[in-house]
Amino acid sequence: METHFWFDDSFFERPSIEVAPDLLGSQLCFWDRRGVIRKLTISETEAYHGSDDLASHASKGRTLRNSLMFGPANHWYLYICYGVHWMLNLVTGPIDQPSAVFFRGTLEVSGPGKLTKSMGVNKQFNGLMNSPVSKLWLEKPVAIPKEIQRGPRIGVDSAGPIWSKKPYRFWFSNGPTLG
DNA sequence: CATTCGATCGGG
DNA sequence: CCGATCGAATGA
Repeated sequence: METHFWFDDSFFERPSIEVAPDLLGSQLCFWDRRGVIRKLTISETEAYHGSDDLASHASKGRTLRNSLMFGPANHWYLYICYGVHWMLNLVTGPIDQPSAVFFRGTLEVSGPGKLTKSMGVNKQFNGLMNSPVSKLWLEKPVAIPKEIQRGPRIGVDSAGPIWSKKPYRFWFSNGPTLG
């Protein structure tokens, strides 16, 4: 009988490049507007590696917005993009070594902006722990996906030729979920 | 302060 | 291809 539905903190204290593919197939859980628990199956993630990663908010050092990335792993990092869309990330790695996994899509909802909108997730979750107490949490996969694909991250051309092409996006073999 | 710029999306 | 839309970052 499997009783360990939740990940240990140590799972997220690893490099985001390891955590991002390992989260594929796991359940993104939240309470909807009516207080009903919903679970979405994560199908696409991206890894933002560290201060060296020019595509990461952390590459320019600590700021008000990105300070959570420098904190302990296993906390949500939310920020708004293009003035409209909330982007959902989970902090990974050790303290003072900023990295995160970005949630790009689930089997049910494709696209990072549509994902948070459908979940009703926004800034109010910024800095909260990945825990049922926060009403936003991850649970281990029911079935681990077999063929994981990887390729360049989306929308990071400004990171330059090296970092924009790093294969830090991961998805199921049944296809990437592009917005 | 003033200006620029997005880890996007939906509509032509 | 392009405009929406606004908080945060950057620079004067």
